[in-house]
Amino acid sequence: WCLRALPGLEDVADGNLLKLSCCWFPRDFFFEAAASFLCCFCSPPRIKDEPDDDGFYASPKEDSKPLKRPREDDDVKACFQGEGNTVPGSNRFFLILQDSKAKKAKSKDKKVPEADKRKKPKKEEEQKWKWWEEERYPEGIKWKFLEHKGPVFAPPYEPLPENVKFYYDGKVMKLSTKAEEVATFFAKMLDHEYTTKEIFRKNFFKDWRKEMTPEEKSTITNLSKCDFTHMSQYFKAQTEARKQMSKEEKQKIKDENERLLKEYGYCVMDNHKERIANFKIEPPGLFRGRGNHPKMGMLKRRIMPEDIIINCSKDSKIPPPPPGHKWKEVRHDNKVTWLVSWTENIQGSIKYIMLNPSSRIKGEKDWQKYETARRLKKCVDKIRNQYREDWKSKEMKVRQRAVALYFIDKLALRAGNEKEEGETADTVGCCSLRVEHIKLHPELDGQEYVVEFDFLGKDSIRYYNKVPVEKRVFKNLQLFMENKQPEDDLFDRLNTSILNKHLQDLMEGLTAKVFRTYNASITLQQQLKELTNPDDNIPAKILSYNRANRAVAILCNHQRAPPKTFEKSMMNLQSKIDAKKEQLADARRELKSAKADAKVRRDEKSKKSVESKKKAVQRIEEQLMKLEVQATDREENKQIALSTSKLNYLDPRISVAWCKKWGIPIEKIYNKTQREKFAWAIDMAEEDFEF
DNA sequence: ATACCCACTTAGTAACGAAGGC
DNA sequence: GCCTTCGTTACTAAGTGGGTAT
Repeated sequence: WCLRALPGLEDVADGNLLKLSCCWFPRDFFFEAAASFLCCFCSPPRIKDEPDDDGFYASPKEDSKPLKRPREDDDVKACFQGEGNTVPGSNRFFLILQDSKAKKAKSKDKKVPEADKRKKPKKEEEQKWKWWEEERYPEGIKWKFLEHKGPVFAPPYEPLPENVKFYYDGKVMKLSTKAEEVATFFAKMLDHEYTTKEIFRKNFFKDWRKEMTPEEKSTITNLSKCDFTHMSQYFKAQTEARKQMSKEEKQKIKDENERLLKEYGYCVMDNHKERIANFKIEPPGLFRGRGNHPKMGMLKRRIMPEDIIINCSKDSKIPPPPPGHKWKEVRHDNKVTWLVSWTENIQGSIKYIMLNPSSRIKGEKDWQKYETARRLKKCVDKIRNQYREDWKSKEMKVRQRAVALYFIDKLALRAGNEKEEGETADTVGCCSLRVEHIKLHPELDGQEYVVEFDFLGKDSIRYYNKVPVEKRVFKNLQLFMENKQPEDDLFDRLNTSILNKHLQDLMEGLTAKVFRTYNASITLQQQLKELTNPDDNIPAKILSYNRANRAVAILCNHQRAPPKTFEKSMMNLQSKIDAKKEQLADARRELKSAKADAKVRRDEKSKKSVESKKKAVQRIEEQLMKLEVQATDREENKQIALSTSKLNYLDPRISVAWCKKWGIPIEKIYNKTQREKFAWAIDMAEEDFEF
């Protein structure tokens, strides 16, 4: 697959090809460059596991080459300067070749000591591919080569054992396989509150009946007469049994999952092995949706190979459909990033299999997103002045646009696309706000011109906020609400498309959501500056970081349900703190007596004892502080989710720079997954990075 | 102008599993 | 060694926004 991925190599004569595992490589190419690009693969098992009998792998000459290809070479670097720098016609491969040739010339005679190259962790570190140091593709082209194994389908339905019964109207009833499968979906949810909801039950029953045989259909006419409890108990027992499994059995399952991941969890995109985010097809089940969803309880049907569109390179090994099946379509569209797609039956929307956030294709986009936000920083003052002017416009449309933009900017509201009624839960964003969602208070709690927002946003998360606004905004809102019903649109002359078209005129690439990114990132940067106390120790600094992060999460209204065990775990922590306090008091007492003792005795031994007691006190003090910090952090975090903003809104370079500046290990801020996603930022941001 | 389709990002929660306490 | 706790990962719903057809 590597060779096929390399444009411009078709003319290589057979005699110059080398076979590696199942692939052919041009001999020169391999020796000169293969090592340097293959080492970019996360795990090159074929190379390691199946050394070819050509003996190249063991060749001391090749072995002594540095695995990492140098990045500093000018010829390479020159091609990678700046954002959006694309060099049509050139390609990554040739850069790799050039690069490694240049390196070879320089280091031809240098032998790397045997011990060095076997250092495992270092090697793995070096294997990471730095895509951010390479040129970008021209706009629109997402890849040149793509090969993958296709999706993993949900396991087929396994009928219940004979002794697990379903009862209708008090009588045992044997269900057909299809009807039984859908019944099990319901049975598994029995403990959830929503199985009691009218809409859920109605939708479920309607869809379930579609799966029944005519006989079942005529018998089962009332959901309330259905008794799933036995089935439910059976599943609970199964869960319990799974928990009780022996180590070996659990290991077996783990191994199988790993095998699946290894085989289907990766693809090859342009010379690099990349992790796939979701290679498993969503299994059938009952749709829940969030909030008050009109379609809750509907049957999410099983996806078959015949539903699946495969996207890959023409010249790649096309994944075969499961035996006896066909794909819906195989296409070769390199203007999109997805590998597999299908249409889902609840909303009729398309679902995709795409790459992991650590992949080049996602990372580049992410990076670009923050660069756009940074461009906004440069012109945000101008834009703000502009919309303030527009509040006075004689055109209604312009005024509405300006007020909406003010909300988006000031409150970090989402754009608010219209949605089809009856298809989704009733939620709104800025442009789709209705009169009923705001209240105007000329005066409230000693403040003038307060707007009270109360509406359900994305995921039916409530947005509640009382905001003092400028008089002009207030007067405009009064105007917009005149002669309207509560259910009428607040901004009746505005939608996201109009707004975004306007934004596009103000700055290239500007859309409503850029404001969220910009305001989130700038808030983090400013809060970090404000909150970080240079004299604090590391845990205290991290608390400051979390507080800065929290300010952003609050701005973006990222909420979470308080963890079920919150109160309990808080109490546990408090008792730990109390215990630590006592311990500290004890240690202090001991120190005091040791001091007194030393004063009397004046010998080395007692002096030493004082020292060690002092240290002990210090240690305990530190531990106590750590616990207290933890408690504060947790309390303040009760209903706020930090992860969303961290993952999607905060330019990672701000955090990386902050870590570097204060000597905080990056691991304290980003876990492993996050470090993988933000590898580009961790690598490139210096202490002095300014958003 | 509007509806609709498509691709891609953003979102919260459930399930899982490692670490730490008893 | 078992149990609890808590962070991580998997999952998939629900947004945004661009493009195109009507």
